[in-house]
Parts: sequence; C-alpha cells; structure tokens
Amino acid sequence: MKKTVLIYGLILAILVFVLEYFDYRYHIRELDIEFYILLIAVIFTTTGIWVGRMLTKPGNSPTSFERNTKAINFLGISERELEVLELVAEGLSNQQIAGKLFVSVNTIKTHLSHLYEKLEVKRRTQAVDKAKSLNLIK
Amino acid sequence: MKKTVLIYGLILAILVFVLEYFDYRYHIRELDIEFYILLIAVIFTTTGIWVGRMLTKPGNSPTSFERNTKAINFLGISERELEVLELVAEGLSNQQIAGKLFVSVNTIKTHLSHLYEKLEVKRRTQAVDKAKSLNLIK
DNA sequence: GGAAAAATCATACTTTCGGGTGACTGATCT
DNA sequence: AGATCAGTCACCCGAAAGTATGATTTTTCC
Repeated sequence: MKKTVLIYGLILAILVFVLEYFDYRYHIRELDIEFYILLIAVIFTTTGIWVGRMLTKPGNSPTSFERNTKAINFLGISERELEVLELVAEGLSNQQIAGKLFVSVNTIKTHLSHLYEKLEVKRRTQAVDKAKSLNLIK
Repeated sequence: MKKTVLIYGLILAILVFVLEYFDYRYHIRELDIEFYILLIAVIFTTTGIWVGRMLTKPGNSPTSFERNTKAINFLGISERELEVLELVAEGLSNQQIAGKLFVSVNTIKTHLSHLYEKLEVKRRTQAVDKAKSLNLIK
C-alpha cells in the first residue's frame, strides 16, 4: 500500500517535471493542451482502475468477505458449530473434522445436528449452501 | 457501460473547456500548472477506481458468473454430469436428484462416481467446493 | 452460588453415500 | 460395420452421515 502511494506520487512528479520542462524550454504546451489532459486522464484512470482492482479483488484482501454476525446470533449458532460448519464446507468428513478439532466423531455429529436444526436443513450440503448464501461462511 | 463512457467523455470535455477558458481569458494557468495536473490526476484516479469497482464488483450484475467451459472440457465432464453436480450443490439428495431428472438413483450414483474421478475428490461436498472454485458451477 | 447454555461423549439405529462390477442402448465417429 | 462414448440401470457391500436419547462437564451470566 505504501509502495502504491510512492509510485503514484513519483508518476505525478515526473509528469509535472516533464510538462514544465517542455513548457519553459520549447513553449509547445499551448499547441496541444488537450493532448496533455487526455494523456494525464488516461494514465490516471488506468492507475485508478488498477488500484480499484487491488482493493476489491476477491480473495486477496480480507475485506472482500464480511461475516454476517447478526444472522449468526439471530440463529443462535455457536462458535464451535461455526467452526465445524466451515470444515464441512471444505469437504472434510466428520472423521477428519473430529481429528482436526481433537474431539470424537459423535461430538461432530451432535454439532451438526444442532446446526441442521438452526439452519432448518437436513443435509450437510444444504447447510453449506445456506450458510454461504447467508454469508455465515465464505 | 455506454453511459459510463459518455459521462467519462463529458467530464473530459468540460475540463478541457474550463482550462482553455481560463487560459485564454485570464492567463492564470502559468501560475499553477501543478495544481491543474494534480486536480486532473485526482479526478481521474477517482473515476478509475470507481470504474474498476464497477467492473470487478462481485454479485452486482448477472454477468458476474461465467462458466469455465475450458476446464469442463479439459476435465471431460459431460452435460448430464454437470446437471447432477449443480443439483448436488443445491443440497439435494441422490434420491431427489433422481426424481428431478426422471432417472433412477443408481444412474445418479454412476454420474457422481464419474464426477468424483474427474474432479479427483472423494465426497460430494468436496466436489461442490472444487467445482465452485473452478467456476464449473455458480 | 445456582440456572442456563455450550461443549463434550456414548450407544443404538436408520438412511444415505460411495465403490466396484457388469450390462444394455443409442448416438457419433472412422 | 465396428469402435467409442454418454447415458441408463441394477446389485451388493461397507463406510459415512444423520436421528434420537441421555449424560457429564465447562463456561457464562444473573
């Protein structure tokens, strides 16, 4: 981010310098000021688009996903349940999830049962689908 | 999109006009050309960021999802298989999918087996996860 | 300090999934 | 005409997922 600002300022400085140089040395600026404006406009629009993409690019910045905590609280979903849900969404089996969280498979099943109730679904795939559409998970 | 270009051109035209007006009427341009360059840069960087966001914003337009047909062909996934995959992603059971497509559950299982091979996964949840990350399905 | 909620685990049972195998049909390509 | 492929279906079997019920332990909150 700091680098972006530096580059940005540098381009600006160079442009000013170049324009002033031509202005005071050859006095050709008057002939085509539209051209310079166009040039500056294009350069900075391009820069702007680039910066804009950097800021909104999905997956590279953590700002692209915001967890819907209101919905989570409203549905009464606990931390642990959410944790399990995320691992389910990654395609892990109950056994694998149990291993990752250092608990038994039965515990995972219990968590999932509660989740299914709260999300009003019957299967893990539905749970994942609904959770994603509600921005409960990414 | 066309509107964006029009607005863009309009802003540019107005700027040129304003600058030329000040130039030939009051000759004040020479005093602070840096200011004008800065002004133009800021305006068009802002415009650029705005345009960039419009172009990359996920979920704002119906065109935001484009099926990755190259990947589908490369993986050798057939129409029917893709159809099944989409229904799996919606959380339907094999039985429900069979009902929707007017075929037997066994047929669905066969399709899924083939899909798992092609996607190199072991479970339906993984298949959905991978298919989405590859933009095979929305 | 006691009630309520969350997290843990277990046992038993049913349903669903997934793997393996084989087979039949129809379309497409050579 | 023969080969290949997509789509269809069946049967079996084991694994995974889900349901129901009950119990114990933490944590949290009033």
